[in-house]
Amino acid sequence: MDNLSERSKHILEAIIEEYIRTAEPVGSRAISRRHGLTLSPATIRNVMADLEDLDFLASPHTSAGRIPTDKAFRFYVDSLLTVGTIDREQEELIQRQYRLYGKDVGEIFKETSRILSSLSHYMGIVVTPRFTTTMFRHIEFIKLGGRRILAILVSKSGIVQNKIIEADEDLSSEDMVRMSNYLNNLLKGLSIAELRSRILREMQDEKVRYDEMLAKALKLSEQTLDENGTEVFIEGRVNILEQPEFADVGKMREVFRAFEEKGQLISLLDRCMESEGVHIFIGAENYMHHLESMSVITAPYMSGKETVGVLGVIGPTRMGYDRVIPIVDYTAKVLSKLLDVE
Amino acid sequence: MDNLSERSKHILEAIIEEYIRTAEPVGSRAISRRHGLTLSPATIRNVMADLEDLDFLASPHTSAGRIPTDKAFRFYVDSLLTVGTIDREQEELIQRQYRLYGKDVGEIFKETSRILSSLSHYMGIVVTPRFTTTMFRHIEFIKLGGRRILAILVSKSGIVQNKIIEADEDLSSEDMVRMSNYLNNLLKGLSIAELRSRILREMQDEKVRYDEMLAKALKLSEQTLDENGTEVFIEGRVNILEQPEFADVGKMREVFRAFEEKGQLISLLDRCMESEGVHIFIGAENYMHHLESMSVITAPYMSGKETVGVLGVIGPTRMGYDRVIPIVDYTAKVLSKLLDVE
DNA sequence: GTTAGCACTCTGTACTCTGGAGTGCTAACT
DNA sequence: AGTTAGCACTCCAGAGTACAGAGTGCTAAC
Repeated sequence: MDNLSERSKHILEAIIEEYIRTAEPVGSRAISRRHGLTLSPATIRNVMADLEDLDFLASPHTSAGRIPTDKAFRFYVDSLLTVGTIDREQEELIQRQYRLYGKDVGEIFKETSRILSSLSHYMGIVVTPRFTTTMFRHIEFIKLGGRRILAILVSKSGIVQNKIIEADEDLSSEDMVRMSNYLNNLLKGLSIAELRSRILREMQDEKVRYDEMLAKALKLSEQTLDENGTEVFIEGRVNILEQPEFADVGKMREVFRAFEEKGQLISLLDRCMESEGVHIFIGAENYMHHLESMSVITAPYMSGKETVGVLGVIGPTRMGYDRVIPIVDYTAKVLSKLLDVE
Repeated sequence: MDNLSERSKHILEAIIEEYIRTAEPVGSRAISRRHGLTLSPATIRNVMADLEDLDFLASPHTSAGRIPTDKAFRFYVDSLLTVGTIDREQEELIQRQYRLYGKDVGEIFKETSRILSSLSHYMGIVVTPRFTTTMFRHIEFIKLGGRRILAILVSKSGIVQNKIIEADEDLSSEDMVRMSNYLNNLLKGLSIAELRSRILREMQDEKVRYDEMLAKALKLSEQTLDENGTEVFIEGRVNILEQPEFADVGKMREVFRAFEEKGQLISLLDRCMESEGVHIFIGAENYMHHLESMSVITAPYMSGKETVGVLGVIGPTRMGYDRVIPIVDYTAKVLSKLLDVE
């Protein structure tokens, strides 16, 4: 696969970079003129013909220039690209953006998504932690009207989830407070998943049968934990409208449709959680047929020592990988630090 | 203004309805044929010419049909339109959609926005309550690392807000619990705004100087309340892509841009909070120049007896007012009921 | 192995032409 | 006086044609 001559690689790189710049089929003359290579257009044409045979280039029609294929981008990212480090300037921008912020902790994810989009000029995407994997810090029950109870669950990193549950019987506010205390002492420092199995175990325990209060508390907390979806934040949709490849409304619609089905998106991003570092999906590699002409760059982020979620950037295949990769990488690190429990 | 003959009104109505259906300039023949009026195209042309003089109609060019102006839509909405009641079917759909939902209470607003968008086929919009006007139910401080404290504020209707604050000194978890209890007893049943002024008053009180704990608690809660933005949820952007008037990407972009500036949008919707019932802004009436070709239908919603926020639908001026108005109206009522503290 | 030259191909744009839809006006009709 | 039929006129959208520009592939020369 890698048996390209040095010169071919150079030319391929030049074509890809030109295409990234212009979003238009690249002709042999443009390459011969603009890039340092002192070769005539004719020579370059020969090389281009070879590259086309190898499926690195495609021509929309006989007399247009050539367009790099997904395969070419993949090769570019794997072998040709030298990823820079992030700008000092951008680094500060990110820091400032986060600092400015001091309100609802849940907002942190939306903010992250916004940061990614505004720095990359594409779309920013953040998948929030599955609550089950996060560490548990605090639980609280608050009586609303009738039998409705508001359960509030706080993770170690300060993320708050809440949920309305229905109790089987009428409980007083005081009961509620006592139950909260009970549970907090019992369950401190477990992950939500552990918490859950612990609760189920306790419920079967002999002692609990006689401790009515604890039994009720456990029952409520079981309800609270029973299902906790992840959320996906996507910001910067406007940026995509800017891209010439989506000048046509039909394609636009395709892309927007793709985001309606968050399930697919989540499962794509889930795959990145397993290993560290930046992942790149080019074109059809993302297995979402609505997103065939787009690339996704992702990185997992952690809370403490555990990977809890994924963030990234979605843009056209023709995106500025060298520029975006460090942004995604750095943002993931900053977010991880924010979620760390010192 | 209203000195149109009955016949003119009928014709204007017919033109508007035809235009809503087709999104295309309406010709005299179409009206003469399709609508019950037994008049020849020529007669209708005469009337149309009059209506054009009165600024109710405009023609894009000599030999196209006519398009209703904003003024015409305003007249239509005020004088011609008979608003139906909501479908039994849709009513159930809304109920079901809300019931299905039992997770994070904050999600209720996003869900509402989604309901509005999917029923109207335009965009749904919800402005969340300014927290200051809502009734307060519960406050809770939780110690994170170091001096960082997570403050959780629960409103009467079960909406949870949280915020990280920084304490001046190191406080133990036990202190935190005691402080929470203190405050909850002291402040039960006040609105956030009242709460705030109460706290400030207490802080100046002699007694408090000696009660160190209470002083600290008040200080923390003051920090917690100091600023609380509203959020805007917009769902169903894809629906707008379906509309023929936005087939052109340039216009599309305009609209999407408008939503980036949430400030403008909020101030528009704020104006609706003052009075009850459905408000309608047609075209330029919304004072957002990016949104000139769009109409906004809004209704305030309440929590208990107090108006706390606004929801609505944004669509092209040419939208199905008769269909959308009851949807907005009914949804506001259902949401109010959900937020009511029984 | 590289390059100049040339014939060939394809697209995008400009231009023209034509049929259709719609108007405005006038004159005839009720 | 209000309504209508008829007709000339206008404008647009779409089809067809011509043409310049960009690019290729091939061949022959360097």
